[in-house]
Amino acid sequence: MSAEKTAISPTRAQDFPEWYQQVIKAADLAENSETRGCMVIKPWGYGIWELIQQQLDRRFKATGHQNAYFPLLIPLSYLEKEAEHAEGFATECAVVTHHRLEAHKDPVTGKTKMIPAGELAEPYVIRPTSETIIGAAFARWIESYRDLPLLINQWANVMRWEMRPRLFLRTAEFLWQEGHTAHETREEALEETRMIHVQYEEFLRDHLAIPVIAGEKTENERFPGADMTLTVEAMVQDRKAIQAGTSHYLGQNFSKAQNISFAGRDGTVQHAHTTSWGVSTRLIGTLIMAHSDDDGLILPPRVATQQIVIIPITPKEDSRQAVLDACQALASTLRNQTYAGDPIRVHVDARDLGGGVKKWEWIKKGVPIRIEIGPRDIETRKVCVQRRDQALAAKEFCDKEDFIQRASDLLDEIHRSLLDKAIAFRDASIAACESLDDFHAHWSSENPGWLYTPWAGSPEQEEALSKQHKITIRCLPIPTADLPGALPTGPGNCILTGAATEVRALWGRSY
RNA sequence: CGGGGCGUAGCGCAGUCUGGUAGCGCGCUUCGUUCGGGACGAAGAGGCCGUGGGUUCGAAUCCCGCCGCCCCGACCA
Repeated sequence: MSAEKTAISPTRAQDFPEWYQQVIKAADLAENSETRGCMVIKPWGYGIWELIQQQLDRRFKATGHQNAYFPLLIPLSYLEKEAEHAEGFATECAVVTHHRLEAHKDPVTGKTKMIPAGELAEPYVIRPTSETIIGAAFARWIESYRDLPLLINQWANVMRWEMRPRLFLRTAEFLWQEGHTAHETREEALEETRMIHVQYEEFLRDHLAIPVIAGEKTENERFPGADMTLTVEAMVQDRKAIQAGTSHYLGQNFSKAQNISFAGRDGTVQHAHTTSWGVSTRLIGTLIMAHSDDDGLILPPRVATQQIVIIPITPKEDSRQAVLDACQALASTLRNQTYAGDPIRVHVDARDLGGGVKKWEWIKKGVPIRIEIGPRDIETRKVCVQRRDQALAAKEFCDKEDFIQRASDLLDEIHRSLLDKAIAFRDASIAACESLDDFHAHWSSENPGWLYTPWAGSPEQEEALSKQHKITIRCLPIPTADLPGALPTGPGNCILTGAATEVRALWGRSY
């Protein structure tokens, strides 16, 4: 066995972007489709999304939200109502201009061509996000303060005509949830925005094993039309940042533009305060880049399509059926156990293939626990346990009954080990600096990580520095942000202007 | 939208300069030997060489148009 051989080539160190593509391919998560910029999400990848959906959805319901569904196509005029919002999305909107096709037969070649016909008087935009069309519904639905708060979420696809698509991280069409809420007061809406922000932070940490820095976006980086944008920023293994989830306080910008108004407690007509918030299939890209290694995907247990895969080892024909039966029996027993509130997901790989082939396939697919059972194990009442988060050669033969008892704890242990590893990596990759010279010097290295600095510059000054080093302010961490302990806190002097400031900014390169 | 590269079997590629009508590796199918492990042997299936036109006795190969994809940049709530 050659120690250097990795299942994925190139390795992370050799070519990180290509490694990422290869991990997706090897794990059979998704592929590029015939449609430009769009992906086909394959069962192993879609299973992850379904789990993310289920688990987030429970959190949304538990915090009082209801699901609904709004149209894919938005009348163009809706997008013209809020100027800043419209401009923010203008360059990436797909537009539907016709509603019929007519078949034309080429007299020479005999081939049939379908020609768009029936031009629409008013074009539709394929939703890049649904603030406008949901806002229009809210305007109809809300009459009195008694109708508030209105707490709606939709699971949907959206389309943004991106210049450079990348599987999961940035595709033209992607799946997401978008929450839209309307409130009586600014304070309530801000509270909602912050509450969801915390939900996202917890979800990333407790379900995806990804530590995030929670913070606020600067004016430059805000959602078009928002008064405040909160973000959770994740670091992946090339030390770049990924904006993993955002929640926006939209003030009265949309309610005034779309007339979402209500009769207040004092009898006056008032405009609602609205919010919107979302996470997308980008979370899958984030978790791939955060956890996987040179042998492929590593799935955090809670969102693993299968959590335990049992591989029957059948060296002799006469014991073959006994081994298969034992595997199925163990699977049934394990499925009656729960982990994190859900039945454990167990798969028996009974395909007629070599054991090694199967083993490598599940390694590349990132299954948290692999179990092997052979004739010898049946006699000794043991199972061979292998963990995806540990070295490939690491095996533990445990008593079968013990394993059944411990399975849930073991999954939890794997979650924690992934989280701890990600925290250690992130914390080691965030530096602090107080001077402009140090700031400039920081960005010369290949994978510079993030930089935490006192900041009091203007939006123009922020943009200039960002352009110079191809970085952005990822966020201004909020007081409760889970920052590495070693970082300085409290007042400092802005690295650019020298002005005394309480504000500290987190800078980094991003996806 | 600028700059570069590429479209040949499911995947990865050679063949293109120097036209003579398609090959390699992996994968797939069957059989056999193996197998607590990504094994090996034999046989086999699979391609109008992106597309439309042109040159030629003859085009994957030369010429022109079109389409698509990838990388770098610009852009990216």
